[in-house]
Amino acid sequence: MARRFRGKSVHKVDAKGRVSIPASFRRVLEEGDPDWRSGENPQLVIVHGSKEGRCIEGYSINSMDKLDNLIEALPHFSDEREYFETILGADSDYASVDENGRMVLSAALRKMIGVAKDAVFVGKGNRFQIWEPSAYENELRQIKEWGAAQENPHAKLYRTTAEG
Amino acid sequence: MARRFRGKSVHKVDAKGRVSIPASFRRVLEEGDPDWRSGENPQLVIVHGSKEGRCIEGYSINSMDKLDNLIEALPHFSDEREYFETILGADSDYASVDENGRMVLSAALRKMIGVAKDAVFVGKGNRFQIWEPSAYENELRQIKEWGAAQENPHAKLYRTTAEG
DNA sequence: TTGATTTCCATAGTTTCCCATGTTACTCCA
DNA sequence: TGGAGTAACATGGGAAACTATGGAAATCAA
Repeated sequence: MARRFRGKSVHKVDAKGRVSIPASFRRVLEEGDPDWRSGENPQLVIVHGSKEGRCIEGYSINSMDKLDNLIEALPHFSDEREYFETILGADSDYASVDENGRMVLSAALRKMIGVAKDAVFVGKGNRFQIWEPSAYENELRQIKEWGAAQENPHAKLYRTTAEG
Repeated sequence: MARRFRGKSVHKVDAKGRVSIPASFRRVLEEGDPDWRSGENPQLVIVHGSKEGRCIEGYSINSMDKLDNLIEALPHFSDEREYFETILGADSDYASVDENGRMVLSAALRKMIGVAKDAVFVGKGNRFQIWEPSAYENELRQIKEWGAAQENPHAKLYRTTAEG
């Protein structure tokens, strides 16, 4: 059973851009890296093109592999495929967890998402996101407003549950 | 047929936030954790976004996995998916049952639901809830008032049963 | 060389693990 | 059937392990 990214926490970003990855996220990254061995440090993939560049997303190796396969199933040269290849291919990089459970956010990335002293890590199931705290508050408000505007946001999920 | 969370009981919360999980709930969690082996301790998922943050909900791994799979079947990057990923991803966490049948409620969680010395565990079928005792009394009263206001609160249940 | 990046060391604060104890529930048999 | 014996439960406390974070030393790149 694949463990997922869950929960939310705030971490300090130091002058070099180092920031602790939540311990529970590290467990997911370890489990999702086929090359990882106990005692070593897992790799991950970071994506900076989604959400209009307002946050950074982190995927485990396996989780990103699944997405890559989905993309490769799309028609060659389709707009849709081109889009995803850009977001998840061009606008991404490998990163690794260091000895102390941290990763480094380059100056460029920090500038892009507006991070200075603190960063919020948010679990999203198959991936996690890194936000500047107040930007995330904003994002959260919008997401909840979307939910409130729906006639019954849970209906679709429940309906499917009852059927399944 | 999967065993369900049933019943209600009050337990002490100590200074570290540790609280005993009702024994019967543990049986459900064990049965619902695919990685659980006899003699070991099951994992569970706790959700703290529902009921406007007035209580915490606990799900077995399998039970939450069903919900997660529904979410992952939604289109990537859709508003709908983003919404559910927030409710059930960002506002949740893994927890585990310890050697003595307890789980830990972090200081933040305790503060959110107002728990100090005692917590009530309430079975809700596919999940359970944790409340501050007097807050639960309040909730219970409101639920019963709703029932009393209905013309015939049981009608729908009977109708569905007859149909199914 | 010099600024940037990576590795190593240090530490305070949590969190987890292990042991202890009183209590309740259950079993079994004389 | 009425305990005695045993297992399971609820709860507490201390020790060990882990987390998050900062700084210094070493390495790298151009």
